[in-house]
This record gives sequence, structure tokens and C-alpha cells, in this order.
Amino acid sequence: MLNTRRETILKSIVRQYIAKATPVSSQSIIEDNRLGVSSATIRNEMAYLEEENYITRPHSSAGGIPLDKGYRHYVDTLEETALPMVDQRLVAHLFHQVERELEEWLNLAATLIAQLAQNIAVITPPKPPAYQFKHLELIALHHSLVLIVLVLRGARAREQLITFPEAIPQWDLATVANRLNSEYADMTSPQIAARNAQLSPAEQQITECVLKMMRAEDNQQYQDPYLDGMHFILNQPEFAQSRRLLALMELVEQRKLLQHIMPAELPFRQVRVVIGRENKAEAVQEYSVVISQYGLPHEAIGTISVVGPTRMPYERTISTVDYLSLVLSRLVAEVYGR
Amino acid sequence: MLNTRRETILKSIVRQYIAKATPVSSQSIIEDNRLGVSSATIRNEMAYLEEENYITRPHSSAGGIPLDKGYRHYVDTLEETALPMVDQRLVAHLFHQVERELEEWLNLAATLIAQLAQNIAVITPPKPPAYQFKHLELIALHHSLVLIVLVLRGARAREQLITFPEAIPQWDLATVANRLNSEYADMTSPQIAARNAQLSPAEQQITECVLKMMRAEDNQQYQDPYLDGMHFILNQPEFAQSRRLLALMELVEQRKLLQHIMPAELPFRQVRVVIGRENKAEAVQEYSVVISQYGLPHEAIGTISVVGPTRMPYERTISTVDYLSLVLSRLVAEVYGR
DNA sequence: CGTTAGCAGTCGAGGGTCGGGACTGCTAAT
DNA sequence: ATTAGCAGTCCCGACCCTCGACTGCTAACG
Repeated sequence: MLNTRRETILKSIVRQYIAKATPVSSQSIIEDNRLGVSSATIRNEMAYLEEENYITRPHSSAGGIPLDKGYRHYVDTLEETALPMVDQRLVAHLFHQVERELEEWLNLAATLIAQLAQNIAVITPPKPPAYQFKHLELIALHHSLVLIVLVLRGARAREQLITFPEAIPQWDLATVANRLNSEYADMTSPQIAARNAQLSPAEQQITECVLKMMRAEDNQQYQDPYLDGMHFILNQPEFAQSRRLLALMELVEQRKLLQHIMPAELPFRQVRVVIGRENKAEAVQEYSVVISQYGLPHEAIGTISVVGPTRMPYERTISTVDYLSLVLSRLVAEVYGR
Repeated sequence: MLNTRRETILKSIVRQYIAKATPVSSQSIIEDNRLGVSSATIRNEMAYLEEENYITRPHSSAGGIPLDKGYRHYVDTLEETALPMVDQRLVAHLFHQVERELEEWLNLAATLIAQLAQNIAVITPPKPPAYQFKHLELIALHHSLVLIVLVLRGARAREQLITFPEAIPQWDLATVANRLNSEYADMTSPQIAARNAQLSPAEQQITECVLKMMRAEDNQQYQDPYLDGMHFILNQPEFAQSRRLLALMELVEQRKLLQHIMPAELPFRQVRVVIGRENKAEAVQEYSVVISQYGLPHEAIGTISVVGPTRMPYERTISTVDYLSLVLSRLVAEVYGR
């Protein structure tokens, strides 16, 4: 275990390194904290911290920089701080200005988090264990081309075009829609598949399409998150030579980032911090992830996270993620009717 | 004007520089083309090209690199080449594998273009001069919360939540929806606004919401393009020190890229190339843009473009953009019923 | 007069050296 | 356990040098 002084020193190193991205010297630790000791004493303590792998040094006569273990200790002993009121008000204000539509909220949330944490923000939409059928609408566009609008529980609407063998008049479509709406109300895709009602060929075709759409939603675990803030990363000195950035960028564009940063377990509405090598996936082992779930337990869960270099402002990031996960949870509760 | 030999030399310089990103020496021009002259002669001609601002040199004893004017001449004298059949087949194949849904198509198209041109692809969805009302659906979610699903011409559906002062039963909503559907069929937002029918308070509230949604779509000129391929840019040697990239990245994330690259005039289905300083906006003057419109003239027009460093493979990029604009136009025609 | 061989001149890249500055590790004294 | 003091380490930037790649120029040639 670390005694008080060593802990103070470690924290000071982490704090200063996060702020300045240069190795922290024994002298600057003295200036940062008013411990009444000399720099030589600090150096002795730093030797211990290095021994114990909390910190390392770029070369033998340089200052200390935190290792993953050092960041971990820093994060674990961080007392929770709320997001500053100014920022809370800013968030509230912006959410009030925007249309009441899930997509807009999540876009806004991503931009806000990226801005506040000065790093990449990744948000997945809230998703229930299995989507429930809410409403179906069939709209004849022309000839035999029909637009299917499927509304799932949680105000989630999806569209899809379908072509029938022959033209079907709109009122027939309305009949079909009514039939299927009463048949499938509030069911999940397995339930619909098991239902096996007596269906006309047209109804059959539409049911299959609906099933396909619902299954696609159910399976869409990590697809298409809302994402913002890539440009902040470019500003970080550790990415001046853009090599490391490339791997991350590709993950982002291939929409694989999320499955790489998702920790094995993640309790609801509790902010988790995964630091550097603690990440399973190799491609993100130079990054840290601050992640939390939001939504309604057992009904619709989304995740909200920040990805940035291990040298990131954890305190601020954690409180930002925590606060936004609260805000988004409230919004979801509203859509799902408490 | 350039005589044949000078033109051959200029083209060779552009071609080689695009391929290798290093200054082109007189010797390598001889190896590239079988002009039966010595390197000294080439050097004399290069001096002329430099005089006329077709090329420049990084320092006095280095080879030539093209200037915007050189690229411009190269592009203008390029004979049109079709996309290789292999790639055409690849594109056709992939489009057949995907659901018939506008969003999916455009996502796929963006990925494909980025891949084929090895640069950033930006695609805007097809958009008519003014959207026409097609269908409206009202779905009671719970209490007084209602989901409005608005379908516009061209299979474009939009959702929006709305809260009423008090709960309204689903059958009332259906009546309202029917009423408004027959009232507003095929109208544009100004027409609906001018209509001024006798409306109940609920109908009034919904009409206003619909108008808001339609206007939002109408105004959404440059919003939310489909975008892919940022990571290719990172690989280019000219962006090794990521300074220049930053400005571009910010444009992308603020969704302002498109309005910066859009040329003043752009004839339908004709590929335009805007090179470096020819761009109006300063932030993209180190980039070239290959851009074309697609869709149905007077009905629904989208743009499809590639953004990359001025040193980009123009030939391939142009044929890619041209071909994809053809493919997307066909798909749009299908959705709009020829 | 266009073309060319040949050569001197230019510039960048890469490697080596050097000195100053920022720190540390160590030691001996407290 | 703490500290002052000092020698030692290493980075960084400046400077210099050399090598090689190309060019510009000039004078000669058909």
C-alpha cells in the first residue's frame, strides 16, 4: 500500500502529466504541493513508485510519467465530483432547444460529451433485450412498390421498401396493416415467428419482412453509434505522428470501435474506467475508455462512453459521462412512459 | 499553348507525382516516356513549364511537382475512361446484397467510393426542390405522448414525438390522420401552410408539427451527408504532420464540409473537378474535390463527391464518381417510379 | 537553332559531434 | 529518515560535414 506522502506524490504526477504531457520532475512536485520536504526526498519516493510500477521514466535522468497502474490508483482514489453547474445548465439548455426525437438527442449528446471531455464520444441508442412490435403502416408508392413503416416500442421507427408481384390498392394495404397490427401487438420477433396465424400471401410476405427488420434491430448490438470528437484526438501531442491514430480511425469507420471497448461486465448507471492495457482489444490498449450504461433497466439500455489517450482528464470525463447518462436516462424514461 | 512534347512531359510529371509523391526528375521522365531526347532537353522544357506556372520545384536543384494549373491541364486533357469492369461488377454485386432502403444504399455507396478512390467520400441524399406530403401516421405511445410518422415522396420517412395537453385515444388519432392525409395529399409545405382548412385544435397542432418537419427537410441542404474514408487521408504522406488534417476534420464533424466544397454551378450528372485554390473556401484550398449530381432532374437531386489532397488519382476517382452517380440515379428513379 | 554532353553548383537527408540544460542517483552529513 | 551537494545521464538543438540526386549553364555539334 501507499502511505499518504507517496499517494500525494503519485497524484501530483498524474495530475501534472495529464495537464502538460511532459515528464514530471521532483522539483515541480514540490511546487505543486506544499509538502515540507526537499526534492531529494521526493526523488527517493519516486524511486519507490517506479519500483512498484506506478510510474516510469522515459530515460534514466528524466522525470516521472504515470503507468497504467498509476492512472488506475489515481482514478480509484478520485472522489466523485459533480459536473460544474455551468456545464449542467449548458446541457439542460441545449436539450431544451432541440426537437423531441431520439436521433437528435443522441447526436446532441455525442457532440456535448465530446466537447466537454475534449475527446471522442461514442453513444449507442437505447435497446431493449428484444424489440416489441408496436405498429405497422403500409404505404403504396406506385405500381407494386410499397413502403413499410414499422414502429417498435420506444418510439423507434424503421422503413423498408418492398415490391409485390402485382399492384395492390391502398385500401387493401390498410386492411392488411390492420390485421397484422391487431395480430402482433406488443409481440417480440420470436413470438411473431411462433404465432403462425392464417395469412394471405401478401400478409405472409409482409410478416417476413417485418421479422427481418425486427431481427436486424435485435442483432444490431454495436452498429452505428453516435460519434463525435475525433478531431480533439488530433490535437493531443501523443498523436503528432499519426500512426497510432490510424488504427483507431479504422475501427471507427468500420463501426467496430464499440465492440472493442465494451468491458465484460458493466453495472447499470455506474461509470467504469478502463485504462490502457486493461482493455481486452489490442487496438485500444493505448487508450482509456470511460463508459456507462443508461436507459431503463430490463427495458432499454444504451451505452455512453468517451475514448481518449490514457493521459485524459479523468475527473472531468467521469463526471461528464455520469451526468449525461442521467440526462439520457430521464429522456428514455419519458419515451417509454416511466 | 503547350506543344505535344511539353504536354507529354507535363502529363508524365503529374502521373508520376500522383503515384509517388516525390519530385519528378528529368531522368525519370525519359524512363517513363520514350521521347528520343536527352535529359537536358527535358530540363529545358521543364524550365518552360515552371515559367508558365504548370509546375514548381521544392528547391532549386530538385525535380518538378505539379501546381494547380498543371493538375488542371492534366484533368482537362484526360480522356474519359470507364470504371474497370471488375469494379463495376463488384459494385453491382454489393448493391444486390443489401436491403432496399435509401439509407443503406447511401451508406454502402459512401464506403464503396471511399474504398475505390482511396479518399474521403461525401454523399448527400436525393432531395427534391420541395418535399411533397405523402402520408401521415399517428401512434399513441402512452398517456398524451404520440409518435408522428411522416412519409414524404421518395420513400422518406421521419418521426417525431409530440405531447398533447390531454390523452387522445388511438381511434381519434386515426380519424385525425385520415382527415389530414386526404387534406394534404401530395402537397408541399408552402401549399399546406396556405391551405388553411377548418381544423380542430389537435389537427392544428399536428399540422404545425408536420410543417415544421417538412420545412426542416426542405432546409436541410448540407446536413448529415453520408461519409466515409477519413482514414485514407491519414495515410497520405502530405498529412504526416497532422496540422492540415485538423481543419478538414473539424469541417467534417461540424457537418460543414459540403457547403465548403460545393461549386457555384454543377450541371446534372456531369463530373466536376475543383482543384486546390480553385475552391472558394480557404479551408479546402489544399484539397481537390471531384463532385457530381445524381438522381432525377427537377424531382430529387443528390450530390456525390470525393475529397482528397490535390495529389489524388483523378482518372480513377472521376470514373468512380461517374459510375456511382449513374448507379444511384437508377436506384432513385426506381424509388420515385421512373 | 534545337539538341546534347559534360560539369559545376545547389540543396536535402543523414550522421556525427558538441555544449547546455534539466534532472536524477548517490553519498555523506545531519 | 532527511537533506545538501555534486557528479553523472540523457535529451535537444546547433553546427558541420559528406554524399548523392538533380539541375542550370555553357559550349559544342548536326
